[in-house]
Amino acid sequence: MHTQFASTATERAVPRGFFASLANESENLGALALPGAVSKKPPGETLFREGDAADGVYEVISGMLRICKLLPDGRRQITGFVPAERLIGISLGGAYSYTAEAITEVMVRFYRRSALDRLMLERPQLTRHLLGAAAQELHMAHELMLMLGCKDALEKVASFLLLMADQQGGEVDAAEIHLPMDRHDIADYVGLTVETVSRTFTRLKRSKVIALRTANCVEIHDWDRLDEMASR
Amino acid sequence: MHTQFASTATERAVPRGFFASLANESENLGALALPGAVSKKPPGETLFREGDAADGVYEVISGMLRICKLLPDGRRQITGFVPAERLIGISLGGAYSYTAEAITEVMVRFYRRSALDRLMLERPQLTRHLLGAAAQELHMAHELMLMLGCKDALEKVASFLLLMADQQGGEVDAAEIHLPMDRHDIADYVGLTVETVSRTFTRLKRSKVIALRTANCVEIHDWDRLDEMASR
DNA sequence: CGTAATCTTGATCTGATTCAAATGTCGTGG
DNA sequence: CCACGACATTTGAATCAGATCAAGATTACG
Repeated sequence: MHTQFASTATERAVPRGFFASLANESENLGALALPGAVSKKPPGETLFREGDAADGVYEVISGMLRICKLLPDGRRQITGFVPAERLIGISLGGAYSYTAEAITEVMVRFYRRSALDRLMLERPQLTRHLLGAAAQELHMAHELMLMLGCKDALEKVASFLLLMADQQGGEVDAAEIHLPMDRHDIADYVGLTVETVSRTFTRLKRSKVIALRTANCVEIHDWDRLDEMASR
Repeated sequence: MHTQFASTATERAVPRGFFASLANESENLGALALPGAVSKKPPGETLFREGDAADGVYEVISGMLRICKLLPDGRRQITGFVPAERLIGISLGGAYSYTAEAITEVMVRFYRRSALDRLMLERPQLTRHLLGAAAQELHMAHELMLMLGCKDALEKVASFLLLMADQQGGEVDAAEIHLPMDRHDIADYVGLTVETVSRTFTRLKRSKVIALRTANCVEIHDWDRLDEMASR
């Protein structure tokens, strides 16, 4: 009943060379070269909430997560979108400091805290790897802070699009970006309202810098101008 | 000529049990229980700039640093204020991703990257320690992103004051907070203009929640109300 | 198809910025 | 010791970017 077998999951996102030997609901070696339980989360599901006991680290295999912080009255800041191959939940300290939710259907591999703690002593390289992941997360956080604190609506949306572009367009500047998240998520990421995000998309369309195939599929026509607009 | 001997430095901030045996310009064991070169930086001096080769990690012994990100046109986001006992410059990746500058006169201990890399293999605990520092930094970054993206001017300034309070008031709620940074720094931290920050201080004064001894010394009179105002 | 979301557009309002000036603070030299 | 000047902070008035409120338009889905 609960365990469903993947067939749609593999099409969603582009996991790079990870799927070679995936036996879905069993144990497997991931980026950490460690055994970890693989599971599938439907869109909207919460992996963990801010404040929950931080009992492990997740690696995203496919799909995309959003990382959120909430104020008591419900206002939300999305502090990151997590694509395949990234780790989240590194916390050192008893509790997660943010919430993680699936945007698309997501495959994740879970590494138990207890196992990691034990293994970190034996394999220094593992700790190094985690430190690297944390440093990367920190770098992205700094970029986002710069955006939230300094940039105006146009700059924010342009920056967001460029981020999404190089997050998925490891290939060519294929010029066609898929946005798995809805406008509300985008708004809460860049610190604007849905309406302003929408208006800004329209502005970019009118100036021929982008085109919208659908609401979730952006064609970038003028990379240079988009780059200027982002003020990086 | 260049090497000055401390006498004013020790009064500045409150290093907790760190100064027991400090022979200023020589090598010493710090929080990492490692040898590292100690040096003194005058207010305003840059430790390193975003983009510089990241050749090591600094530990603040006394005083306070600011961490900045800049846009090409000069707009600035301060992503953190670094008090004594904290590490900065963990970067894994060849370059620092932010700039670090002294706000007050600062004593720092420097750990060379090469030395750390070597030692991390021998002493797993060291890597763990660095991971812990990174995790803490990340936690603070998340709080700041929430503030920048969601909060209004009053909430931002209230949050800022509470942060400063528990950053230094390890003791009692002594109610007297010293702000080593100027209004411009505060503004660039909370994502407002100097004028708005000043107006907000005035607002807090008028409502008797705080009082200003001087521009850099805040007395907190009503912790509960300040806490509500911060919307945490 | 029709109904409910999501997304877009429009009109108005408001909190924060901008520009400008006054006040306050501190160090320096007369 | 006090006057002066440089700089930081505060205050005021006008403006504006983005939020809010309110409909439409589009899309997804049963």
